[in-house]
Amino acid sequence: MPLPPTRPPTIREQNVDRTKHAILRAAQTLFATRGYAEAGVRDIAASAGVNPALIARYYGSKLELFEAALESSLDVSMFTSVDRTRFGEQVASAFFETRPDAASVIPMLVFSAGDSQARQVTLRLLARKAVQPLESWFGGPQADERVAQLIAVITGFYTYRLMLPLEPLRGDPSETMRDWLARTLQEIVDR
Amino acid sequence: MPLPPTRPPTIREQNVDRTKHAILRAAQTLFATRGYAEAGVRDIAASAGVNPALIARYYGSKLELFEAALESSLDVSMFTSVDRTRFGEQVASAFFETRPDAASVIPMLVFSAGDSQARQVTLRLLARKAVQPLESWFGGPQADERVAQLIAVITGFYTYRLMLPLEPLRGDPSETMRDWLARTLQEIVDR
DNA sequence: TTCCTTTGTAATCGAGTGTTTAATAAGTAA
DNA sequence: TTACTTATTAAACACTCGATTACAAAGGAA
Repeated sequence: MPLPPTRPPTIREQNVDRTKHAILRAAQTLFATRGYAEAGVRDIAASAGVNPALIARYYGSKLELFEAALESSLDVSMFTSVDRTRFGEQVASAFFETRPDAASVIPMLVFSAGDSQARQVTLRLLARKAVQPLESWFGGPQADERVAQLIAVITGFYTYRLMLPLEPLRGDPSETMRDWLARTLQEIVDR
Repeated sequence: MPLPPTRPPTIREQNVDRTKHAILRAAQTLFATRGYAEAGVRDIAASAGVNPALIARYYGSKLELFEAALESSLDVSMFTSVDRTRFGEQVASAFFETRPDAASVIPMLVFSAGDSQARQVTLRLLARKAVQPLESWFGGPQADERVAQLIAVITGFYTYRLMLPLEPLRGDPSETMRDWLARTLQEIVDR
């Protein structure tokens, strides 16, 4: 005998802000560790302890959630707030002290480069909220080229660390390694 | 009245070598321009002018085709065959003269970083056929770290060019830009 | 209470994926 | 020709994914 179509009652905790925030946090983490393609809405919802349909409700689509996660993880003040004469030193230290799986922009970018939609969103956001601010902070001759060099070097080091988890860029680097990166970055700013 | 189950005759050109080669070439191009995830077996087959089922027949699986395409595109002799005293200069020139969508290893790597399976294959292959040969060619102190720096810088420049198609790393670079890259790479070798 | 809006749930849809299968054409040797 | 193997095809399978839908629970206002 079939059961009647009435569902058993379910207890529900309601809290819009908590829900939206939990989704965003989970998205930041999963997009940064797995990339856009392999971080499914079901995974993100599960990680946030939330029903998958709520992602579409509060963020419209997965792509818009990605954009929100990217924007909320993007903060160039880490670069533009340091002492200009110790720029290389401080940025190099920050790189080696950041855990590879930290929910920052660069891992999101690296792991999501293979998705054309995510790439488009990333390009637009990065150009407006990273490249332009950095260029005006850099100042001086050929600021656009120097910013490109900065982003390229840092992205490259992240890519190596994330894709080739070999020793050199994993654990504690040697003194020469740290010095080289610091000096290279400093030279870009000073040029 | 239903048609009889007999199919209309189809003309078929048979040539195993040509088929396998066409698949591999198409795979190299598509993996390098779209990445592992967005280059579907149907796309590759269509680009090769071949039936999709033949990919599984001749290469086992999409992942194994990726590995074959990666391996056949991987050639470090471009680095290890240059004059050691002009290493930076020559590699920098090669970078700026290579079209961004060329079917080389770095774009494949960059665009496929988001797929965990492709990443695993890439790591294994790159470690054996790129990192090790480069380390022995480099020689000298901390060869592993210097190779890591080389790969990181080059990968970073490619990533920037492929993800942020802005001016600085697109068209013809300025003299200072070219010089900076050449000098930076040369310093890595000489250290 | 009653009514209405908001928030959350379960189920399903439709499109896309890599892969497999059964059948047909081509090639080869007897 | 005939028989047999190889190469190729069309179709379908099994699965995942993001998105949508109809509905139930929660909360507030009257």
